[in-house]
Amino acid sequence: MVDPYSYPVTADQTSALSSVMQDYLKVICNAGEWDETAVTTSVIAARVGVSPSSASEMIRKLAALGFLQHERYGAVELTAQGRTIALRVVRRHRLVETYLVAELGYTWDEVHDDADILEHAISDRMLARMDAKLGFPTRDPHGDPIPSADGTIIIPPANRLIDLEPGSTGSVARISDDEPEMLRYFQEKDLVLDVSVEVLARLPFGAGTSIRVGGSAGQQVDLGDRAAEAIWVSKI
Amino acid sequence: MVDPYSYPVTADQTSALSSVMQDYLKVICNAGEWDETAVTTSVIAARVGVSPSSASEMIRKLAALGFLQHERYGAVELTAQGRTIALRVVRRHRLVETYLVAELGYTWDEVHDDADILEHAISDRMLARMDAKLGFPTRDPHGDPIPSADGTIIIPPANRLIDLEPGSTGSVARISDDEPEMLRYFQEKDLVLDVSVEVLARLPFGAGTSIRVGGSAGQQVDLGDRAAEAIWVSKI
DNA sequence: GATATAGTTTCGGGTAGCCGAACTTATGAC
DNA sequence: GTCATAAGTTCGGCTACCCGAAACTATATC
Repeated sequence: MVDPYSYPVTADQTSALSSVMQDYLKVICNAGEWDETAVTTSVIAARVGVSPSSASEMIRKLAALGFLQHERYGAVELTAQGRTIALRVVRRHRLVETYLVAELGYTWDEVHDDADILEHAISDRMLARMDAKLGFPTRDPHGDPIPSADGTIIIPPANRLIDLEPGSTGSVARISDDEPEMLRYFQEKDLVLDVSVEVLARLPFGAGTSIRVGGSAGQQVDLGDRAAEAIWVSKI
Repeated sequence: MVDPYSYPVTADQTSALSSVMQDYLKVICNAGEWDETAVTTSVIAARVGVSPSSASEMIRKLAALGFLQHERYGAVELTAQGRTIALRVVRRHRLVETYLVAELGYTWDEVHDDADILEHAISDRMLARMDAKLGFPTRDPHGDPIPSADGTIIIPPANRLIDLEPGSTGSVARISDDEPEMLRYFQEKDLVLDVSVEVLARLPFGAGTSIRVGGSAGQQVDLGDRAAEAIWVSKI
């Protein structure tokens, strides 16, 4: 039986990938960006918002096209080619988010869904104009680095707050944008990008982590584990 | 044989129309906006960019859903319901065009294609923010009126330049955005929105129309018929 | 080493939208 | 009135993407 997707990939096809395919690549890229857990079919399915069977099918396509490496029943990894495409989409997404906040008064918890759609709808011209208007930003409102137009990306060294020992200090480098509600909570507690934090204690019985937000006169905040997983603190 | 599209239309469905369907409605609305030529299947097909058979199929669907009136082999007209949807899309399109010109430095010949895609990709929130940032404009860069949020639209009274008698004067109220190249030509000749024009003469042997652009000291421009069809002059 | 189970893949089937070919209809020329 | 032709419609078939059910595999547990 001949696999219908076994034809070779040309440069033309890379730019003609459907937006659905681009979405899969973006998700795979994001899933592996800040930690090293294996990217599996079910993880991808959940993040893209489709059934596992749909994800499996698309993974096979993308692997046959040379964008993914994937042995059956195993984890998925981007090839160099796949990463190139993925970073293009990520760039679009993060520039759009930044633009919406800076130019259209969005709050950081509002941008994600709109950006997910816009990233596929804006032209290269529009992207370039937005980039210039923003002064060529290097990170988005959540601290995620914006890949440059040539596809390089620098991920600032940072640790999840939940992994830090009491006594550690640093500044907030990134806050996961997965849950808008959590972002609103953080905002309330002044937990925003670049604010300095100190881990005071790990609370007993899995009650979370106690931190101080802001300088030495800052307020104390107790974070549940889910929250402490969503915040990255820069290594000093 | 039961027509699969004969089910009734609910308010929910009106907001859940596919973007392709919305595009058809927009095209039908635009085709009938400034003149009264009958809107036929082939006209729609050409403007949407699909084959006549595809257009015919979609027209049948939209008619069955109650958005169009259409007797077989005849012209197409929007129902009130169809017009409501169409004007929503037109509003999006024209606001986007206006935004791209005002905020992202687009020229008026660049905006059309980008707006065609963006009109389906922006959220209501984004539309509202753009509208506010622009100060609630009432017409787009080509002079086309922007329908209000509640769906009212006022088409300023105007005549095609080609229909005016020599000696007539007025100001440019609208310039068709169908052909970007023509727009660039007009720009060169200072033929922009609101500039005053006077029809000097109809040139012999179908050579077009001679006009003066700008006040009494303005420059003389000879326009071919296609160009003189693309310009609307306000009735004074 | 056997086995239960969670995760993955395959399979059959569904929808939206598109096309070209073939067919049908309206209309204008005579 | 007849008839050629242009325009519109129907039909079968295509692709991309999706799903649930069923089959399969890796692995953790015993």
